[in-house]
Amino acid sequence: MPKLGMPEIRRPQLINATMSVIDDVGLSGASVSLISKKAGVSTGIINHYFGGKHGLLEATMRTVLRQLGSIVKNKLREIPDDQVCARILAIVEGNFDRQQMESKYAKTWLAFWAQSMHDPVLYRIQRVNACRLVSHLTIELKKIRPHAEAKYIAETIAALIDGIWLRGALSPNGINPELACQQVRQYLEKQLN
Amino acid sequence: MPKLGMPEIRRPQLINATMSVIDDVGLSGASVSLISKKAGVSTGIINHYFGGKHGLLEATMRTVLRQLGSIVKNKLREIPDDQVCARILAIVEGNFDRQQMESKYAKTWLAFWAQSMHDPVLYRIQRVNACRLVSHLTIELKKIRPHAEAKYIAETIAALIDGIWLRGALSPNGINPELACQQVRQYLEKQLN
Amino acid sequence: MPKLGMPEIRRPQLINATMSVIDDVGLSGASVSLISKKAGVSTGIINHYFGGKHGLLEATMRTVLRQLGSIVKNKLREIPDDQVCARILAIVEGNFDRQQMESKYAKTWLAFWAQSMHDPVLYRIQRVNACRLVSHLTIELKKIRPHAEAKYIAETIAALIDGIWLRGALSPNGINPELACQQVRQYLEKQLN
Amino acid sequence: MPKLGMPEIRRPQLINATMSVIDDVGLSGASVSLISKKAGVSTGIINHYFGGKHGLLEATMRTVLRQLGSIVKNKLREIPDDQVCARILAIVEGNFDRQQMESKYAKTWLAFWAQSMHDPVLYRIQRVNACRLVSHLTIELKKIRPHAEAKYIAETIAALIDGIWLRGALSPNGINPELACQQVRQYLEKQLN
DNA sequence: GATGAATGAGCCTTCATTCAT
DNA sequence: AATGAATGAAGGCTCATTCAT
Repeated sequence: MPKLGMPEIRRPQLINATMSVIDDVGLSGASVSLISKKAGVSTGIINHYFGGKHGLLEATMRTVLRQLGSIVKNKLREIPDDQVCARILAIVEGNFDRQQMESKYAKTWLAFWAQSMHDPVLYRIQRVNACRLVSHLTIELKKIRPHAEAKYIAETIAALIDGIWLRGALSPNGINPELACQQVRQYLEKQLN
Repeated sequence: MPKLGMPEIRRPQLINATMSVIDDVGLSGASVSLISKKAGVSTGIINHYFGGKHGLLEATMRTVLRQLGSIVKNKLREIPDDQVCARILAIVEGNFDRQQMESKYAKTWLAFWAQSMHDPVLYRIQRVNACRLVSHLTIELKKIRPHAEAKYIAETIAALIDGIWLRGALSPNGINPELACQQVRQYLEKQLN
Repeated sequence: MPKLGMPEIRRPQLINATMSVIDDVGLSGASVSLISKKAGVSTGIINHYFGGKHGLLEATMRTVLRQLGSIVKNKLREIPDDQVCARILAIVEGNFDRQQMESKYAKTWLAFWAQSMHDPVLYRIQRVNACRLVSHLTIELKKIRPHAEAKYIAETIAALIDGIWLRGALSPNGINPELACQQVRQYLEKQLN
Repeated sequence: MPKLGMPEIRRPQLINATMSVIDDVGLSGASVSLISKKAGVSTGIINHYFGGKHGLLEATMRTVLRQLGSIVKNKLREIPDDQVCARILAIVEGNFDRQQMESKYAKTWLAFWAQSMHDPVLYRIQRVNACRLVSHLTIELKKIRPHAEAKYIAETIAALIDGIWLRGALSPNGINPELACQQVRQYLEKQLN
């Protein structure tokens, strides 16, 4: 009887190893050999489960972004639809969630962002994610502001969030989640008054 | 005597070719062979002038950041010291200057940002630049606000600028400089009132 | 499962190819590409098994010297401890053993000797071997002569052996093992009377 | 008026630089660029004066061997033709002459010896030199011994000399000229009694 | 399902040589 | 006479992928 559910074991194992290796040596240094060593398996396994290195990177990127998405979704679920500000802040907080603050996630996220400029598949995944953040924010803001203004504010908030991430990824101190939320909250409050 | 003044010709020529290639295929695809082909010279010349690929990349990064710095400096020179808001907006505009808006610059800038997480030399160059932006903004803001608040606002503006860059680098439409300036200006005005 | 026991096949195969190529074109001409072609494998395999060209050269040198050592050891085993002269001549004969007389061995040996002046790893291997010859000879000679004289004679014999090798490596006729042994034997006899 | 006698200045200057570089980094590491840097001239000059790197190496080898030859010749000139033993010892002493004992000479000599196995031009130069040593010795020995025996002894002495050189080139202590001469002298005396 | 031996294209770099000045 | 800019072949090495076991 063959082992059941190996895919369910191997795939997360390899995706996690990929993030660790990217954290260690960057996307450019993340070779198949390094990743499989980190995961404790052979190199061939990557082609077996992901059809090649690119498939693994793609899956890793999807995972990073999916996790971010589900954190935001969970936070939103707890807040009634009419508490616009609270919902917006939940989205922001979701983006600075503790799990996301790990260096592993920040570096992987930025590495993929840079890479996606020259890779159609990664580009599409990245676009979906970038648009979703603006979209979530716009939906809330449209409840209290005209469409155009809602979109404008949403895009500014999105830029602020990503900018804090970006600078935090390169700062020796990393990101301070509380401070980050505070920066966005203050912008929002002044904007809505 | 060999041809004189070649260094002054070759170095910018190669740096420019490097940015073009990074724009075309990304930093990870920017091979010495591709760069020298784009510049119309032999591969060996890169080692002759830059001591290797890494030296060329380093020089390219310095060039990108130096140009950004000199644009800002020129803009500031035209504005009296006491016109705080105007000076801040000049810094912002400098960061969204037309030359910088070329895809070539945006992609190179972001590629280096990602790479510098795993390269000590690039890291140092990047840090100097990241700190300089905050420093310029803080100097102005301290004229009208307490130190702590000045720093806080400066960091938020810096994050906003970089966030707009970051998102613009991946957006099919690129960056709209006027809109970008407007976003920052509005934040600033609401913050200072 | 991959093919088993390949290391035991590939490593001697590559070491042998290395000696052949050094015999053909010298150490300076012995490129990875030439060696792998001679062995009938791809270039990558050398890194796989030896971690790089230097590892292969090191292993080759060790092999040459280990074989010499084991020939001498085998010859000595057959002769009782008290037959000093016979044991010394066995050491000498071991050094002019037929297998060692192949051009392949002589050239490899000399090439490594020259190279080891500028390579710490090869230097150490070479020193161990050079000292072992003197040491073997000294052990025997001390049975019948005072320490200082034993060492002196041992060093002279060692120089004579290596000198014959050296000159033979460059002579069109190569080395004549019988004549070589005779030269050393005569020196020894006159010295001990 | 052009500078006169530049060839007479440049050629020894470059040959000397070549020996120094070989001493520093070995023959395999002795690049044209390193040699010209050591000599304080441009790389092109080597092709100008020697027609290429190989011409320079050839000239360097000739110089090393010519100097050795002239030392021996000078020593022999002082000794009457009938003092056979003294003349032989003069040849030996010439080979262990102080100038020759410099690391620079020993390493260059051995490097060329190894290289000459795979280079027809160097081979010929080396052969002439190797034969000349035996020839000089044989001429003297034939005055007091039958031809065959004279040749046999001459070859043994030559092997002993070269063996001491060889082992000295790799010994941390180098060669002790007095001890070296003593080793050969003792062999000779016992052989002639 | 899993291994790791094997491949060979592609990378960066080094180098002897050429040549305009 | 002398320079050093420029070339491009060749070097060793890395790497994603394939495949027999």
